[in-house]
Amino acid sequence: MKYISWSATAGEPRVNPALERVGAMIRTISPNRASFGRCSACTVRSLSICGALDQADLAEFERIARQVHFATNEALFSVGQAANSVHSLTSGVARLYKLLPDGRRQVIGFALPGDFLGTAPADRYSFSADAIDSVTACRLSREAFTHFIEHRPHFLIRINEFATRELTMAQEQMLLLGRRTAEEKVASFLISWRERLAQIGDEQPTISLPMSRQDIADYLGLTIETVSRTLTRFEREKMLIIVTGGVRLLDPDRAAAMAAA
Amino acid sequence: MKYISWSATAGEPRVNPALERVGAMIRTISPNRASFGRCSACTVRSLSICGALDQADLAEFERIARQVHFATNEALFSVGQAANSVHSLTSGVARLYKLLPDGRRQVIGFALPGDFLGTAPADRYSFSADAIDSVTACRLSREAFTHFIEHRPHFLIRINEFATRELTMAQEQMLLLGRRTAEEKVASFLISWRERLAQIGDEQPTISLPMSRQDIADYLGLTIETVSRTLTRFEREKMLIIVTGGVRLLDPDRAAAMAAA
DNA sequence: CTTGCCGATTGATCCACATCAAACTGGCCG
DNA sequence: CGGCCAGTTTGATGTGGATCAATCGGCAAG
Repeated sequence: MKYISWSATAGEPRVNPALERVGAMIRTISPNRASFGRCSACTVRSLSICGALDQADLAEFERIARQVHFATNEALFSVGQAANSVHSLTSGVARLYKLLPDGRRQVIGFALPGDFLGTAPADRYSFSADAIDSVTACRLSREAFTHFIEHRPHFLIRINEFATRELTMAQEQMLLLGRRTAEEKVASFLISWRERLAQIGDEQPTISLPMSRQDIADYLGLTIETVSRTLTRFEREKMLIIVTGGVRLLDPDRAAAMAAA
Repeated sequence: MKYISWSATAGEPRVNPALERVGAMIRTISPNRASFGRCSACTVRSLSICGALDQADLAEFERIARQVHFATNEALFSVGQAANSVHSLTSGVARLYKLLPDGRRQVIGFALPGDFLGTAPADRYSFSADAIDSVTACRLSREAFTHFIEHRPHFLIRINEFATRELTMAQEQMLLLGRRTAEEKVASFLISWRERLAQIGDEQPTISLPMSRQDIADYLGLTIETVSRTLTRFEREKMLIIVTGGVRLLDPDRAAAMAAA
């Protein structure tokens, strides 16, 4: 059983992971906007790693950070590249994923505004990240970042909290991937996605789902057909309504019960 | 499809996760051994978080650490307990796992000497850990630990490296759980387990497997029967020989190829 | 040496989800 | 406004690994 999902998708480059994707870097739009007060005005600062910085630190952070933009499906970075940068998302949604040599894909997470992408151990990225919709991020060279944190214990503790939160989410996802049924997987995904959206202040009656069905399937270890069928069944059973770009939960309690069990 | 594996196993207490397992604490053997030079003589110090400590720091660490022992199947801590302690393993192997309400179990990792168990976000443990064989660990109160790290950036960086390594391993495991076949799962497990044993200096022709088939199954998102059948098939195909307490790899290249693909 | 016990193995059958294969839908461009 | 196209839904069928059910084997106690 091999659920190859990504290799067949049109437009996705089958790059050699060891190869630098310089093209993506060059295409990156980097406006020379006035940097004064950029971080002070940052809408996600309190959510992000920067929430631990005071005014002085923030000014220094601002000096070493650069704002970068990514269009839909553009890569922030790819597995195997030299891990020269760290990123802090400020808008949009990114998918983080790993591939097997034959093209099978596992989405290991979705990054939202405030999320930090820099917890990599080695000198090479161990996963790829690309923009699901239009994405903006603060990019720092790893070198500058490492130097920045070295004598700021409070910031280091903050980074550590973020890593810990990531790890806990990964452990929860292992439980989901290894032991939950398709129905439970989809329900869990909806509930936890809604929860994450709420945490960044996006609390709406309809849960917005900017990622494709294929992305969801690859996140849950399912096929696109199973995700689609499960959502359709949920709709038939009046648990939710499928709308363009998301779902509206009619019976959140039932969904939560499915997600828990 | 519900692969309940643990609830039926004899002897495993179906404790309320929210309930403190005071009994386990009391049963813990805590000899009043002379503490002089304990850390200096620690055989896994360079592998552990303590590898970042100089003599002075080590003396202070020793003051706040306490050595604890656990018998086979004894709990180091359980999900839902107040997360009052952190642990650094010094000998033995522990299984880390999460349960669903109906008893389905996911082993999220195996901890080896040198591994640090303290990367928890909240005030409660988000997973359980218990001894597979006889386990020894250094236990610190979370309070003392937090205070200890606060003004030691080098140590904090070390902790962060450990968390990052854990996270990377978790991401690799998500790929395995979501997208690999049973055969690939078992081969990957053998290869990566061998690698980890080698890293702690246990390099032997036979890979020692102190955990049960059930533990392996719950780690790989399979049933015990599938693990057993797959290993038997590997043996029939002369890739390995099953011996008591482990396996001997006859064709490591073939196993590695299976693990990679 | 015999018995009991517990984990591991082996065999037969089943089923949840994958795979294969159309149709459908909604946004976009000419 | 119509026709394309990428993503999604729906239907029919296949199968990898789960489930159910013995049996085996190593070891510890008697």
